[in-house]
Amino acid sequence: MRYWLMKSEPDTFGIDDLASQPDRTEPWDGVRNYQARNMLRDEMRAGDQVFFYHSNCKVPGIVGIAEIASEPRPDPTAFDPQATYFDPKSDPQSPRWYLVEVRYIRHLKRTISLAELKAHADGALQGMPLVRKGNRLSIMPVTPEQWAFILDLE
DNA sequence: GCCAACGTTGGC
DNA sequence: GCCAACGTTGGC
Repeated sequence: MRYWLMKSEPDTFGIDDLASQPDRTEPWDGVRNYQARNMLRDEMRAGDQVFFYHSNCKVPGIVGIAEIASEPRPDPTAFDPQATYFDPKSDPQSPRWYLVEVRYIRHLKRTISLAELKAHADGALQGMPLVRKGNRLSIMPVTPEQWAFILDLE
């Protein structure tokens, strides 16, 4: 079982939105970055644990915990000309983009802000892409040690 | 709203 | 294959 961090903009789809879905589960479509795609497609498996991160908002940070609720499968929005994330170059015979389903588990008792996490950038969270300058990965791996450390901050 | 950092595209 | 131009991300 692996650990991940996944970003979402609360104005678009925040953790409260996830918690209010049927079965508290949502297909994580729209990933259009190859690095994120590769991790999602090749390494994510049902049962993996996820830090749910709010980006592009007043207090960016980790706000909750979710889990991967399906195996990876082709992202159908890439084939839909009406969809925001339509990609004419994604061929259904050889899909370019994938998704997994994500299920809400719980909110953290408090938001663990990016600022707080960055305070450990040279310590326990050294090497974590999130705390590195200019990071834009929307999906990133979290080591078991980092996972435990961050949960201890809660 | 600004802008640094980064990924992608396309001309050559 | 290089790299300038462009678009996007996302913190501040």
